[in-house]
Amino acid sequence: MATIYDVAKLAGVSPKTVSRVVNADPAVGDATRALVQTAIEQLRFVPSNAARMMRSNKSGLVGLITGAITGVNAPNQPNAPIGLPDLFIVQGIQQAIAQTDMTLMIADTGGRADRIPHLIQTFLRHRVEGLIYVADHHLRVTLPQVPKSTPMVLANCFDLIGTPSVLPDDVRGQGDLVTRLIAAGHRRIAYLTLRPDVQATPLRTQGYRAALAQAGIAFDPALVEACEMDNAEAESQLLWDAIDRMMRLPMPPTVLCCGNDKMALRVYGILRSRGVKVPDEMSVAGYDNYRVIAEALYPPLTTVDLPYAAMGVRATQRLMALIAGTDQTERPPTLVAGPVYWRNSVTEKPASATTKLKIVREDYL
Amino acid sequence: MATIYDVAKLAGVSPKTVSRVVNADPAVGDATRALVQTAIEQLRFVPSNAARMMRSNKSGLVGLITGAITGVNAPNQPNAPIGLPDLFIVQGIQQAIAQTDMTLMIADTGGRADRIPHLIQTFLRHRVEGLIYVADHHLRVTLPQVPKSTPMVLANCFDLIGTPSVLPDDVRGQGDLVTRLIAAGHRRIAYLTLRPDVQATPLRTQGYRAALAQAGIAFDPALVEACEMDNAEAESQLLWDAIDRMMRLPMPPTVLCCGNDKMALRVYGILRSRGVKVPDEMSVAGYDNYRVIAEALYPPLTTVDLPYAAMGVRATQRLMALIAGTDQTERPPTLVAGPVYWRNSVTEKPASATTKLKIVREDYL
DNA sequence: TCAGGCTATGACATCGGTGTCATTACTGAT
DNA sequence: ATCAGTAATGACACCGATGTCATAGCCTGA
Repeated sequence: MATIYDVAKLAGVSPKTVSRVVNADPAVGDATRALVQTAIEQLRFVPSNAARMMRSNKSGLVGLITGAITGVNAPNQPNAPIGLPDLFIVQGIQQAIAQTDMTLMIADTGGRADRIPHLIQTFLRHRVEGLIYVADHHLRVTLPQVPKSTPMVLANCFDLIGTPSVLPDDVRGQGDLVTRLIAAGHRRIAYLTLRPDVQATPLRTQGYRAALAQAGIAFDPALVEACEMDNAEAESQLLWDAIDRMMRLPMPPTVLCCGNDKMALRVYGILRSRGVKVPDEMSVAGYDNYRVIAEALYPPLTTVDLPYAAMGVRATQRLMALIAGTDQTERPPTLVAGPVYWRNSVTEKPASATTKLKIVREDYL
Repeated sequence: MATIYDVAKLAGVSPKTVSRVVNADPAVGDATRALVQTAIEQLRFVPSNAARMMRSNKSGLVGLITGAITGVNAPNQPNAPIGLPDLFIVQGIQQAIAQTDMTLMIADTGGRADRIPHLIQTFLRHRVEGLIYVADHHLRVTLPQVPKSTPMVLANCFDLIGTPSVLPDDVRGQGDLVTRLIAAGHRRIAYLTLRPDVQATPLRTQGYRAALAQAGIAFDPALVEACEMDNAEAESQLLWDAIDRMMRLPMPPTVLCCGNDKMALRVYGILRSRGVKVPDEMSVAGYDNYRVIAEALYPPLTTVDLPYAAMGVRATQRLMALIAGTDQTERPPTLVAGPVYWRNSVTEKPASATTKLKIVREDYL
């Protein structure tokens, strides 16, 4: 491959002048510039980033560590989480990086966390100017330390040492949904949560309760149950049982909020097998806006968008600010909220709370 | 970041000796080695790849160009091809690269082919030792030329200038399936193909005909129709019509081979709506082994695996051979075949060809 | 006409490693 | 005791850009 010296010789100028042309330095005469351009094209000269980096100490590289690439297997595997959240985040990062003059290096963990130190090491050898770590769900992580000169941003996860992070706003997401449900007339709102030990569960429950409180509706513990299980059948059992119990309550719920869209899919099946019509006799809402499910279900599922791509973009922006030294974000994580997608799985005229109650009264007449 | 000189000074040796330790050169005394190791750890020294590359001219980088990352949106979009084929290929590449000491740089086209030259340029600046281009379906491409010193491999696509490529073995795939169908007793085998202008169609048709010929079964043009359409409804119409016509034949098919699993999914729906039982009254086979469909259908779908990950691995292996200068592969593309997945959508005792024919005869008695 | 200020260009050192070759200090054989 | 041979280490140049500073040529205004 031709070097800047080859070009200089061919054009009859000094290497420095070639460098100026390559870097669009205005202090070059038009004639000289044209001469050099010709030589560059003739020799198919491509400047070496390595050599450039030696002096400038700018690699123009951003390192991304993820399991997203390997993770695409997951949806096919029995009990893997549905969806490709981390891949959507990577997508957002990709787009945001494309707007800059940086190049993205992607390293996949292959699902093995023990390879992370090695990947970071490789990135450091390439003198990446920043690192992004992407997790496949809202998670606490512990990563090997990187030199403070190399800023790092965590996407969809956080650690306890204050590394800048970008997280889904679970509190607000569930809160917005419940607020919207209340606006639609629902008062008995059940919440079938994910496992209590995942980060999202307490946060969303907090949003759920806050929305109720805001509307002056009393919190009823009978309407909240954790229903997620690793085993698909066990989860269905659990759901069946929980729904059964809730529907026998003196004042049954008019809407079932589910921990995610996949759970909502199961709930549809359970309700159908019990002859309960969605949404007329029972409304259902999900979480994630996993479109393959949410849009394919009948009726289409009301759900909360988990703004993965936006998180990727925000993570990238924050990293760029850190690199530029202009990060004015405070210590706490950047929270990214997604909109509620209102579809037909929730009725705007919940019957039970009024009608059914009326019927019960009529029975007593 | 500490340099090799810092380490040398701290350890009281020459930079060259540090270099030897870092590169595991055996010609270093044990005491010296330990001394240097300590200094390295103390200073958290990480060698600069850029500097190393200046002398050795080995970047240790492989560039990958794909639309796979951005492409994950596709399945959600109205008429996009289902599945994430290119992502599975990237996965295979990822795994194969991890076995080497190379680092993978991934650049996503964002679906815009016009950005490819720029991406290649960026890779060349980083002096990648090889390039892989991944297409999302079996395709002919025209890429900007790269210097012959940088080998390139095409995965899932090919060009007309003989760039090494790795392709699915469509002839053999469809051939193996049909051979297996024949072994199961089927004689009237229909083939509902993809659009005639996609690369796979003529190749698979060739495999289909070869398998029939091998078994001494005459080719019946009435049993082959192209049924793929961009528009989902139009495709269903076309399928309905083609199936209707074939089932009215004097000797109707006992099995419908579909261009892909998604088409098979539609065919299931059509057969069900006509009251035809799968597989007892009509067997169905697909192509792709898109597991989300093939395993979720009832009955599970017999189909041909499209070995994306394997293609990625093979592409990587071939690239490595080219880089090492040990590529002994001939000019033609590397073909990768996937196995037939035999599931319950195909009966081993096709009724019609024998029974139904018998009934017809009885009618005449 | 000449100082002062530009503009265009080049000389040179430098970034952080490594290849090449030289040097030193042993070891063991003669 | 001498010398060849080997092991351990270092000196030095070099890879290909670019930052810094110098310089030559030219314009402008007093």
